[in-house]
Amino acid sequence: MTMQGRKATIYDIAKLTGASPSTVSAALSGAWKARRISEQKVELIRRIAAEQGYSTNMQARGLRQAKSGLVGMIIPVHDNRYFASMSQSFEAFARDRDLVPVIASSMRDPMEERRIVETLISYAVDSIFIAGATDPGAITDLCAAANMRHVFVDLPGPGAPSVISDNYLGARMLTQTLLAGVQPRRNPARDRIYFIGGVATDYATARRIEGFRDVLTEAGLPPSPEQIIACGYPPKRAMQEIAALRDRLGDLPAGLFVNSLTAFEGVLGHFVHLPPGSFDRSIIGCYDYDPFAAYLQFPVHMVRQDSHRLIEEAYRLIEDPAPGITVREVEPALIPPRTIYAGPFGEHG
Amino acid sequence: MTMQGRKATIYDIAKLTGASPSTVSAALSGAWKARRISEQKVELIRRIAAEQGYSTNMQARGLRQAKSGLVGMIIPVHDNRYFASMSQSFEAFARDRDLVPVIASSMRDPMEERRIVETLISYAVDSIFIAGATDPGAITDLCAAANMRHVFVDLPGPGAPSVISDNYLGARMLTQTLLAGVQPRRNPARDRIYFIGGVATDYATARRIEGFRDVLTEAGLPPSPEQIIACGYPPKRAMQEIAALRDRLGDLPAGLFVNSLTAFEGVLGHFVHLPPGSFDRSIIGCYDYDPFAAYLQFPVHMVRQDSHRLIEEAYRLIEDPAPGITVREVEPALIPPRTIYAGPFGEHG
DNA sequence: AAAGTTAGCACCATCGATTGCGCAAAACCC
DNA sequence: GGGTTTTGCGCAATCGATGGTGCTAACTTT
Repeated sequence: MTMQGRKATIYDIAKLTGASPSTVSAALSGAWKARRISEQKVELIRRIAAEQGYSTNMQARGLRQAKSGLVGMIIPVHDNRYFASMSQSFEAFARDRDLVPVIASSMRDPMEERRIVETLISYAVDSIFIAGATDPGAITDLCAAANMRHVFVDLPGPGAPSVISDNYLGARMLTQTLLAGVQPRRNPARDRIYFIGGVATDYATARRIEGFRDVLTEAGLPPSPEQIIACGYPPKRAMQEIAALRDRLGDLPAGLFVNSLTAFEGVLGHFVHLPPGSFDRSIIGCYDYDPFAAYLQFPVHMVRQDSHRLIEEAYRLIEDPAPGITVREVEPALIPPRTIYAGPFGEHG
Repeated sequence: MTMQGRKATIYDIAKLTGASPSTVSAALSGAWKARRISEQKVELIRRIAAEQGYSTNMQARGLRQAKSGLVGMIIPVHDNRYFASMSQSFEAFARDRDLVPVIASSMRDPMEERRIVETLISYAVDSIFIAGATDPGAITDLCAAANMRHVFVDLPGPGAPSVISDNYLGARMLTQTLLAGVQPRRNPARDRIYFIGGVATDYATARRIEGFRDVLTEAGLPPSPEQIIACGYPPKRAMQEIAALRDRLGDLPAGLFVNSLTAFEGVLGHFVHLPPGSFDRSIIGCYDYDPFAAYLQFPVHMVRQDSHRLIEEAYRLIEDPAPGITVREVEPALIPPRTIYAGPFGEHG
């Protein structure tokens, strides 16, 4: 690696090898067979290029080929087990395809989401994966105008293929488990199972509420509106709401369906102040899985969404788009309390 | 947005407005004042460009300007609270600077790490942040050859500025806390505090072991080699090792210094099989923080590394490089058991 | 009114890699 | 040996945005 100021280009290599730039390009890009470059020359060029520490300028290649070798993904936040493991899978599949992943977080802000889509389009990414879209319509419009392939994950969009978790099924499973475990206490209000967290207008939350409601209704215990507290994702709100609920009931409810890990953090923030044993007569479930949450003071039933499969299916849909607009559902799994699950990467879940 | 097949370019806008491409470029890139383009024309161009859904082709701009507007970061894994929150901060700071973050995970594989650095160089990223480098020397070599600014985070590198957590201090604090909390049981072996997890040759682990060792030595209890079990990061190994340890001792040790969240997952995986109450006479600490881990069956003392400050300092070092090679240390904080910490983004920790 | 300024913009080369086309030399064919 | 095919490679245009240079018309100055 002779190091001058600037990076070597195919023109430098051309001079050094006595070949033309186009020959160098072909030799190094792999197109040399089609261009009938002799293997000898290719060897020479490769050797010199390696010596010079040459590497393709992807901006130039991208400009010429009108694509970049990048794949974009938007997630609400990095700092969340569910989305983080989605990132991990997204990257693994990208690597398999020799693509470079660009992952940005929208903080669940529709404006930010649109800005990111525009940015990704500017960079001519191959395709865009949008997880937890807050404004799928706007995204599809932007992408359509730029002729950009995209797929929605976790929350469906009307104008593009989507891969989502079977939230209805997951909610049913979790609710059934809770229902089977409640300990009746003769107090009708306290005997109820409460649903907390999420945004009622979000597709995922709506489906989960449906599942929750249906199971309870089928059991002859149709939930009152008061039982469904969709107070958003931030822990803080959930903490306040659970405190308020406990105030109202005079105790914890018999069952609690927590709709996200972040809401669960908030619930825990409240539980911290309760004496031990406070939870013995309540059964807790959480939609989404965290290995540590699985081993708290009290048993927690969790639903693990298969983010790996979600991403896998999303790549499938992007790569050979079915006619029409597909929505594919992936089944989540119920994880019993005190279970450590090892994910697809061995190290994490 | 009139949608044809292809995206609009400055040439299209030029035709539509009767201006020249260079005028369009100047108008849209903000350089129009310096180029004395009339405000009128700029308005017109802006309007038409918006109508056409124009957006700058960043590959072309990048090629011309020899930079891309991207910043790269390498982390070991996404799916880890510590690194995920680093990603979140990295992205936030990038956004402040109008840069697009590209975050890739190396899976702690030196080869992969180098491949990623080469890729990022190919894309002409502005600078590269490397967290948890496994082969910092090779990275610095690659970057030097390409004249690429880079900074090491979390683990220092010899050839570039580094920002690291004060692992020695953190380990001292945690060890002291554990030491203060051990309940002597008259069995010398069981009364010891054990260190588990991490790789002894890793810089961070080495420093923590130093801190651990020093505190114990100062207390007149110098640790035997057997007390330090640096069995790597994957949960599985930690699970086996803790099981073996318990076999050897006939019980859990009086204190346990767990060196990472992933190792802690493994430890938990073993604890799952123990009867409740097994932990009452042990005191547990973990280097790294997780809100759920903070609220387990038993109290856990945790060390929270300030990933936000780490990244902030790293940007500082990249942006005005001090003469010579700087290593900056950021203090971690001790988080008492049962504490929910709200991070810089409100939603997570 | 001639000379000098300035405003407002267009022209064109350039960044590095790719690719359609063409051309000379070598190899092959009858 | 003349014609045909194949081999091996170079030439030059191209992708879209940028920026140095220059040119014209309007305006100012003396």
